[in-house]
Amino acid sequence: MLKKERHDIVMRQINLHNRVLTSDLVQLLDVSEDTIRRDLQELSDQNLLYKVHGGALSKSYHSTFDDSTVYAKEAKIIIAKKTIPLIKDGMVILTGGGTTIIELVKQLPENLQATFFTISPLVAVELAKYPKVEVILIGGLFSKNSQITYGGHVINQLAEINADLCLLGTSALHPKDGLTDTDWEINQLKKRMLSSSRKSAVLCISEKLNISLRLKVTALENISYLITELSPADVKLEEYHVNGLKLL
Amino acid sequence: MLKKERHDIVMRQINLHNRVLTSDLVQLLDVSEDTIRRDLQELSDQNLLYKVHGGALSKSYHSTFDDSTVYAKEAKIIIAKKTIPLIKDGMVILTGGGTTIIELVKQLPENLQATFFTISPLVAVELAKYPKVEVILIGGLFSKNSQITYGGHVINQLAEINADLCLLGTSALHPKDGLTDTDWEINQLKKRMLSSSRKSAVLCISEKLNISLRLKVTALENISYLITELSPADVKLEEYHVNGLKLL
DNA sequence: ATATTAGTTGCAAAAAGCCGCATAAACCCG
DNA sequence: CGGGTTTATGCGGCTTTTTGCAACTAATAT
Repeated sequence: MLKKERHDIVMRQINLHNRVLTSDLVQLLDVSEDTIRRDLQELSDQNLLYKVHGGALSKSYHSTFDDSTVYAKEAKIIIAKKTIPLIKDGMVILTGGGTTIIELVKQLPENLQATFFTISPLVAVELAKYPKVEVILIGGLFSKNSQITYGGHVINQLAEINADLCLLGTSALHPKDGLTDTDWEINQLKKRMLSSSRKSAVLCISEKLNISLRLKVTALENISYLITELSPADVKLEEYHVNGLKLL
Repeated sequence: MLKKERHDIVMRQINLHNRVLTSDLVQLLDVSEDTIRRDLQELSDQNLLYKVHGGALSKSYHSTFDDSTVYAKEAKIIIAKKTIPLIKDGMVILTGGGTTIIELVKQLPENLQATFFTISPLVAVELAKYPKVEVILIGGLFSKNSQITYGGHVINQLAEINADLCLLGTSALHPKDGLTDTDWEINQLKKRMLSSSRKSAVLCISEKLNISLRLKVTALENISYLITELSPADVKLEEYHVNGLKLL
């Protein structure tokens, strides 16, 4: 392995995850810690990354958005890791927005080969870091609150899509009322996304369970997978064991 | 074995694998290390590959991660400030992507009331911070390099838009050749953007002046405003005083 | 506060590279 | 054709780069 190649790989990791651990790189590149440290030192000298105890950070991750403030990040990472196995090479995937989905994207395998449709610009930017992933951003009116595109134009385009899997973050989930929301437009959007997709996965941190909002998107039965940070056997999930819904 | 033959073989290996090791080439070509080194040196002098300790890398593969810390930021802020007066309440504006445009967006007046169409997710996210601005993100294939949407779908949507002003960042500008570019798709895109808009402003840091790339987007005459960080009276801009083009 | 983990510095061995020189083949030209 | 010139290649010695190890220090965690 040439030194420059290692440097490139390190930079790729950094751009992908905004951070690298020395120990991870030792495994990944199969060289001694000293070599990794020297690599990081050199890249740092070239102002390409920010070296810290234990690894290094991206110099410019403020460009997209600051993820140190992501709420319940640990839980979201657990959810992301559980979701990965659902995603396989060759699939066509439709995603919504939100920090949970972004965490998921950051955990995707490096060489995933898939097509992603998304209504979230930030998700698109994250996805673009994967060389073999095709990203299609669905355009339309841009919502200032939820940072996704919405409105008739988006719905129309969604109608033309036939995805294998739809990944949704959640505002609220309830055993009886299913997936619910507060905003009429977003509600329409989610309905359309679900029907444009063969299967669907709802990513939901546990504190959003057992909440029900004004507008119903769909019943639990119409969701394929529910992914939380809890074990499927957890008592909090007891009421969610319904037909057709697989808990992860 | 002729030298030229060796060079060809080396280049084929490079294009195939993106890398070659000196030691591999010694075996493959059955010559001394010194000869291989001289070969690589010569090919490197001709800018055909990137020489490193231990071998060489493909020039295209060798990713240029550099200046993620926005390059020539000062100049870009000056340009942004000069551009602001062109933007008035009620206008419909079409923008491209790039760091110059993002700087511009950051300098917009807080209470601007306008409609923006953009092909850049990052610009959309920035624009969303202005409460009275309506943002429409034009969707389509997402380009990993330039971080904008492109392709037929984008062109089609642009065709339906009638904007007052089109704001473009620049890859290269030349007094004779006008606005030029290297990528065919991006080229088409810019052409379409210009014709979907009544007026157009090109934002261009001075070091990109007098450079001409392979593909022509449009002549200087078809641009309404050229905005650089220089004074309009600067000698470097002498050749840009043409009919219909206003320097700022 | 102490154990653990990460980092630093200096050193040595191996690998790669560089420089000058010698040789031989190819070329040039009257 | 023949002498001078250029070009291509390999060799030997010397330098630089890269890497891992060991001893020691600094930072972090329990």
